[in-house]
Amino acid sequence: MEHETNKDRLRQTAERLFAARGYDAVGIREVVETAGVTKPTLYYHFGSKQGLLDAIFAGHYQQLLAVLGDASGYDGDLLKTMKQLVTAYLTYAGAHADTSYLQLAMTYLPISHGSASIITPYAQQLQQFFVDLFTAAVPEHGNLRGHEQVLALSLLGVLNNHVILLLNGKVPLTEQSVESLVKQYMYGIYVL
Amino acid sequence: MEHETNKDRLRQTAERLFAARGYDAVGIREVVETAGVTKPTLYYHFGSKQGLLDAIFAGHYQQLLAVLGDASGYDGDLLKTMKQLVTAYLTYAGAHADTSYLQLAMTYLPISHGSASIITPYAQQLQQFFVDLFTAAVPEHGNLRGHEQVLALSLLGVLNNHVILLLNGKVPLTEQSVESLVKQYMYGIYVL
DNA sequence: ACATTTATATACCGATCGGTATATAAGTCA
DNA sequence: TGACTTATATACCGATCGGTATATAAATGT
Repeated sequence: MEHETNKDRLRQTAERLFAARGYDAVGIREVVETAGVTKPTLYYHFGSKQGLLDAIFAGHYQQLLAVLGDASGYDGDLLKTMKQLVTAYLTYAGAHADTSYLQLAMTYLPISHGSASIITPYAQQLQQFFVDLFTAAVPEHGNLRGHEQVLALSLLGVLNNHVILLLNGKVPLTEQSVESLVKQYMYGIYVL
Repeated sequence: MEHETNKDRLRQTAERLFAARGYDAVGIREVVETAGVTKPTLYYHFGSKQGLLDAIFAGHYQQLLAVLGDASGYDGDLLKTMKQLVTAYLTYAGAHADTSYLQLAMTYLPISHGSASIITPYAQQLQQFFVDLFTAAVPEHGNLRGHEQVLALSLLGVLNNHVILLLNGKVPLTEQSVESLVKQYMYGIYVL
């Protein structure tokens, strides 16, 4: 197993503490003490507290966007591709609870909040997967034309809500629950 | 016009600052200076920084739950009542951006977060309006039986997503957009 | 008019914040 | 082996944190 560097351990420690208690509520002193190093080490690797958060999100989104890229091939079956994307998204969140909590925390901030701008480019790339999905589906589903952005935003909203319920242990992550979620989104509440 | 007390002005100032930058990132010094009083005044009225946040949420939810109470009478028409509740919820959020931002920020926190427990009782009362709606609809819509909790959570998730888009200026609040949102939730994406 | 209660201010507290100056250790390269 | 680069630690910085001790002002009640 690869030897864990101080840099890696600092980032993972910060992810855990920031997720559990919020970025502003956790001090640099607590992060370095928990990681077992000192402040100059953190500042050497990340430059600042803000730089540490930037690195956390860069890593999180790089992986998440790669996973969604793998799951996004559309072949004419909207339900199937949507299930693939949704499964990939929820599975990733379940396996990366700390950074997913942070992602949600940032997603539900006012635009004016200093930290919200950190994830704006990532959030746009994330949204684009779902926009592309609906855009690709327009030939078979003409009524979706012109609604791609709104649909992408609303589906992401549904997924993010599911993520917080999942991470807080209020719903399970099963093939069946994904199926229900996707079908309800596509066909409404009467398919239950 | 009623004379504004220092207590009122402190609470409103804190709502604005906490919403814009986050509870932990705003200090008591900034709140009292912006409000034009001194710390002992704040501590006299609210007891602590935490007590100030408690008072903010108590006020916010008291009004919100009252508004939802007024909008919740079910008369057999699920679409109609859902539209009433959704309109009340979104209209209230639009008119109370600051405390609604705070509500969202608290809603998307891990259960372990110290501040998340502040709104747990309120969140349960809020959810209950939607649980009651779906419960009341079961006689006409038998397939909803047994799904009331999950439906309530998912509808609230859809609404909260809409709230953040609304507050961040990404979608308008119109009768038509509410109609689309509710119909899509009930009947799926093909009603668009 | 005085006592009591409510509400406010000044000055201060110990603790912690994000970050840096300086020094040293460890690893790499020629 | 020495020079250079990378990575770490100790000690410290000015600023701010949440909160309080003490005093005074304003409002209310008798």
